[in-house]
Amino acid sequence: MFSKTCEYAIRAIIFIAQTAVNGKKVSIKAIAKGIGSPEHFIAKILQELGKKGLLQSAKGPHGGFYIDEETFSKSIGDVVMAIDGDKLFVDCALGLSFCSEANPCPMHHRYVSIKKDITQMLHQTKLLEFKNNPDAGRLSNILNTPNNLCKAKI
Amino acid sequence: MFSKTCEYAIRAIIFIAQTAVNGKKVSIKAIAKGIGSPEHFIAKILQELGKKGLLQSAKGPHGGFYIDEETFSKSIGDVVMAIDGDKLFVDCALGLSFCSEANPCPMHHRYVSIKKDITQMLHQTKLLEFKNNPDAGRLSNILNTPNNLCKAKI
DNA sequence: AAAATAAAAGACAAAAAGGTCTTTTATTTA
DNA sequence: TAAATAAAAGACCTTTTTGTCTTTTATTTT
Repeated sequence: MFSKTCEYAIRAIIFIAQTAVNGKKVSIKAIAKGIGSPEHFIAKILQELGKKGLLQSAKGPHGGFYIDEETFSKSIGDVVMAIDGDKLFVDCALGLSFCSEANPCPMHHRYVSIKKDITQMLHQTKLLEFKNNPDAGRLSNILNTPNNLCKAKI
Repeated sequence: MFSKTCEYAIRAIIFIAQTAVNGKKVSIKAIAKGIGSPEHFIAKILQELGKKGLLQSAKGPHGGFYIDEETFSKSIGDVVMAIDGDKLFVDCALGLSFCSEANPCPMHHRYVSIKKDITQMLHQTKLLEFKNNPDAGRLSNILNTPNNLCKAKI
């Protein structure tokens, strides 16, 4: 469905939305640990997301990544677009460039409705939902304790 | 959604279902042309599909690939399983190995219903449908003329 | 101003996916 | 039985994806 890079990107942005609250910022190290990703790899991905305006960052002590008020209106679909592009939303299931409603491939009609559902789901899911629901779902094998300190492994 | 290899596999098996009728067989060359794939690459894929029992083949003059009566009951989902494995049907959207109904990731509940729809669609689509409906949809830029000879490029 | 902190940038490496080419094996037809 | 045909097998190459490491830049705190 998504590339590995995109999976990490989505995990990271959800983690930041849930964690970097009340003016706090969250470091690459904390993100990598919090979502179970390679540290240097997620760093590069976060850089890209920053360039595309899907999150903000600050250097120096107490710096890190966060999401500003405006950016919370972005969706998971926007993250997917930024990393994997629009192929999930527009491409033919069989990879045929000419396939369209007017000139459909044998799978076209079956696939369009699924593609529509995926598109809707991803674009309806806004980052704000995760901020307002910080305990909805796990992102790694590291337990989130109530006071936001990551402590134990399962 | 699918790997390129899997896209070619699905295109090929649909092409064979539509083309290798009345005891006819269809050659690698004809398949590659008919679905717009690299000849040697699709050869390797067809070999794999043969081993997994998703099509039959015969060597020598007038040999080629075909689908026997029993195999027509297989589905596109079976082809996907044979090439890409079950990850599309069972994996977490965010690639989290521990994610489950009991221990869901933040996207889990949104994603399960889509995953169910994809699974259903792919497993409901049987190869027989394409045999009985040989003109439903295009597979390449090569026109299928009524008498089954591929002639012109668009 | 110096030291410490943390992201930005970019070079590099490993693994996987995608694709090509040649040789071998099996079958059929002349 | 020899020649022709076509798939099977496998070696090899290229590109993309994934991941690592080091250096640089910006910011803050002491």
